[in-house]
Amino acid sequence: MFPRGVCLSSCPPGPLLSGSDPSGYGSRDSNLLSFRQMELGSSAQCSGGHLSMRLHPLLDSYDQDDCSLNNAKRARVENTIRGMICTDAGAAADQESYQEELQHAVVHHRPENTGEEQETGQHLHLRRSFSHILSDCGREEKPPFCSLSAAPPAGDEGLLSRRCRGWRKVKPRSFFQSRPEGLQLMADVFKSELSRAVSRSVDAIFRSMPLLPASEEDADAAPQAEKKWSSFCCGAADVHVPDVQTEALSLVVQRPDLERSAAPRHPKPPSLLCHDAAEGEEQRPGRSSSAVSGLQDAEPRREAPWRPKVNSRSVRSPHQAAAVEPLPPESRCPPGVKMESDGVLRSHLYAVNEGLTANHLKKAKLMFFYTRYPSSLVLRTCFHDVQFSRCIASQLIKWFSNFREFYYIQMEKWARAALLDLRDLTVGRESELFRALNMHYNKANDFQVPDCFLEVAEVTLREFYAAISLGKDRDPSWKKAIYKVLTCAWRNRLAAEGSPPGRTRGHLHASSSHR
DNA sequence: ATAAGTCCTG
DNA sequence: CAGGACTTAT
Repeated sequence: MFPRGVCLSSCPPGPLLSGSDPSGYGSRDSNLLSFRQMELGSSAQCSGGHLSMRLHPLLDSYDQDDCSLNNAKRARVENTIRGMICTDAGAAADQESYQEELQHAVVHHRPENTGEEQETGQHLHLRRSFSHILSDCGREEKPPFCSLSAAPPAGDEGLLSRRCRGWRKVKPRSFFQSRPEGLQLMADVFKSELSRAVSRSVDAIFRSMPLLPASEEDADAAPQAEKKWSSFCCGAADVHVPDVQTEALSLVVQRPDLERSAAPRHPKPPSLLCHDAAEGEEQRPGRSSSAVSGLQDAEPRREAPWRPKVNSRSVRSPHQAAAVEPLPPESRCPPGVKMESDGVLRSHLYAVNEGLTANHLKKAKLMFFYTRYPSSLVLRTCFHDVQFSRCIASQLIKWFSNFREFYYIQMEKWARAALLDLRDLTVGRESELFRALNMHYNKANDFQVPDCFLEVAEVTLREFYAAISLGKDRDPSWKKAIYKVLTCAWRNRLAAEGSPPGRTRGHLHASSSHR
């Protein structure tokens, strides 16, 4: 989900593909999602995985020959669905779970011990019904989940496009109108899989988290543990991700419990792990912070508030409890959840953050390296450890708007500089432009800026340069054309592959916006 | 009406 | 980074 460094080394060769597509509503511009897709596409089997690939990587395994692969842990899933209280760890881990799942599926593709966990009737039913519906559709009429995630980064463009091309033309609405039962089923499957992913990830956190060395004799184990942790964060073990980035990625997702347990022993090495832990993890009086106590005791923490400016509007009163659902179907801005007992809420439902924090900001900035126009869906998905509301959504959108603003200002600035020195037209890691961008989005150098971002930056820069050198900047709205170029590139490429035009508000707006 | 975008300002 | 004005699209 979150870039997670997934393809940092295999970033789209086509710079334009890196996400400039404000198509909105989480469709093609969902680079973050598509990164997942890409991973999946590169590891899942082509046949039989169509739908699941789009739905959720985890669903891929449903189509695997060896069903028993996923039979395991179903019991936990059931429990999860019934009563799991989402914790920060769980929420964050949900993201990692995609990778972990995939890794399990690909690397450890063997029947798990299913003795303790029988596949429930419900799951069987779901799966069978689901498969039935799918096969009912025929190959040419699979539900277009492609639209949910059909933004294959260029690196994997061929693979995904081949998969999507055939059924991209079907509109979800029409599909489900003709098969209303499928919609409910879909929802069930989604819910089930999401819960399962969370469950699995929480398991992973408590079972397979690397234990950092407590003493010197354990020191040798440190690199291994770090690697394991990286692996956990990034999913596939063979993903080429710089460790630094991995750590950064692990930072931006909340891992309170791990931090809590690891910090005292190993204050620095996973340099980023404990970064904000201190400020956010004040021990509450009278409470134990046992990380091992498990999910039930996983004290749903409230992250240290970001500067007042950031969360002043998003911090709610204690009356506004966190929603239990990680992704509430609908959320309103100020009116919080009215509950009878605050005490009950406090003790059970602080599952998500009440407002955006410094870590979220950092995460957003990292996201910006991959997508300039994240849709609401992407934002909601990536920040589901926050109680999502209109306010939060607006704030996130505003953040990205600000990011873009700075980005384009820099582009214009350096494009003008390139008029004097053409060497400024390239964006490398040594270039001034890069330094400026990096300073803004990655001040602490927590991340290794992906190459694809550099490529996009260079394309943008050249667009600005071309426009300026042609004197187009005399037109007050001269930037619109550039925005259009950058935001349409990906769409055009998809369209060229036969994808029907999706929602275009964002891009049209970007291109037709005044000023 | 609402969402989402840019631009401007502080 | 946030707030506001404004526009556009749904």
